Amino acid sequence: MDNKEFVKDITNMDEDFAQWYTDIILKAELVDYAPVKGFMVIRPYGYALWENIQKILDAKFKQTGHKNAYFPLLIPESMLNKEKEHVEGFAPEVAWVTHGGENELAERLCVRPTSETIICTMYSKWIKSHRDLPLLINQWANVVRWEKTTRPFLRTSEFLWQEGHTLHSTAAEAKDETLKMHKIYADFCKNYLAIPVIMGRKSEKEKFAGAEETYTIEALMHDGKALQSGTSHYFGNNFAKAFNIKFQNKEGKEEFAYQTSWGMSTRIIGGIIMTHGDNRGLKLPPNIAPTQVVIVPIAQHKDGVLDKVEELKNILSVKYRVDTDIRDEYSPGYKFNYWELRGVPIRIEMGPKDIENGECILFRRDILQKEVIKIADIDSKIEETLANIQENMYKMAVKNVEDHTYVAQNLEEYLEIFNEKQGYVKIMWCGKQECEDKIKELTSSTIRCIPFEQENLSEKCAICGKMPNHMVYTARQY
RNA sequence: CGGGGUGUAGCGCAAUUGGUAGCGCACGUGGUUUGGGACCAUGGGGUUGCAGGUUCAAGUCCUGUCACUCCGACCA
Repeated sequence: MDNKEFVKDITNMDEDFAQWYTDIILKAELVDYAPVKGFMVIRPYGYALWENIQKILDAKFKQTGHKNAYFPLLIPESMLNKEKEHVEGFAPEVAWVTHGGENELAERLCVRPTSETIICTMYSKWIKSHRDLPLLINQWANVVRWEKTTRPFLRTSEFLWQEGHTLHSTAAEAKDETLKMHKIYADFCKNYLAIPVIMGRKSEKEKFAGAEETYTIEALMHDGKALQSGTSHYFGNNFAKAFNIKFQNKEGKEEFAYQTSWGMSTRIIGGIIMTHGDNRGLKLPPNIAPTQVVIVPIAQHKDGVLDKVEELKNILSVKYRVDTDIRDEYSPGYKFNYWELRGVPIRIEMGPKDIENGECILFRRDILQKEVIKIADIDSKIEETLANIQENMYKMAVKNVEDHTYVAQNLEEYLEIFNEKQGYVKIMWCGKQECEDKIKELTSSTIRCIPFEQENLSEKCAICGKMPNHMVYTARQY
């Protein structure tokens, strides 16, 4: 088994990563293109991934005191216009509803690009007293942003996400909340998706429209480009002032509430694909895989094979997500490739000889290796192997980040790196937008984040040579 | 929104000078197979992206338009 072995119908990822990505998502049946440009159909296998993401994140949100609600899809234009920076940030990509049936509306309605404005409007009605705070609400929803260039999962005109919107009586509490959710996203990526992320803050230029602070988790894809994978924003009372969200404090005085919002979207599925996939297709981390174990019978027409497969499935289904492939029209070899393309972590092969010996073959998708195991040991073996795959996939992803992380002391070194490589380039930065703009102009890379874990690389901004105040990660991005 | 590329069956492609649109894979049916993409037989599937135009005749020539895609600018 060799990973370089020719795989039918899939473009080699090292030759054309973009085409590889397209091949994978279509052939693994995650999505299909919709009739309207920029929109995608999420097919059952892709949606199952999203459902697993939802299930895990939703539980984390609830554990931390949040409740789900649902706000409307359409927002009156006047409402969107209340916060100046926010509307300037989103206006260019808003879709508008102008007619109800045959009649033109008196005020046009925007299809939500994000829900801050409608939620703030409602919050201002609901909040009277410090006793109403904190207000911790999340919604699972779709939003629409009319994008010019789109790619399934990574940038689509409509995407699914969750958006948390919370109100607090103090700035400190709201800041804590922002960081708490930021950490939940990072832990989720690490522990479930096996994606290592850089945790940090966005620069002024890159932060969310209307926010005081934006925190981001940045993930590095196989091709060395960065993907913003989850954000949390601290709004201070910018929106509270624009939407008049006030409460009476313990002293009886009126105060503006402090606010946060945070979100993770279907984009992260693109992140899973591009972090772990290989030339055989998808490679899904066990903790998120819709199917963790697939059982493929060999010579399934022979007596007892299908019975044994069914029996094994029933045993394993108690603890794992298990599928069997008993399609009569395909050969075992076809099925092996089929499930590898779909990224199922473990495959069990079982034929008459194995059954006779009380054995079966366990195949690991992550390292493409087969092992003979005793059926009697299968439960503990699967548990151990799934954990092992999860851990190994994280390690491989970490290694990819390490292999694609560079340091530049000055502009010359910086340009040299981006001339031939893709990845994170760590630099010292003076904090001025002028320098930020310059690297973007020259290399199309941007400051991805100002990481919490700072390092002192030198005493000079890599761009202008002045006193630096931050070490930052830069990269080209999706 | 600027620059390039591509549109012929689900996918990949072919069609000579403008002259009856074809091949492989996939798909339907019957059978034989089954430890890394099986085989035989047989069958179905097309307003050549769309709209105009030139011509006796257009997949092919002309104009427009749409979609996809890559590279920039803009963004989760």
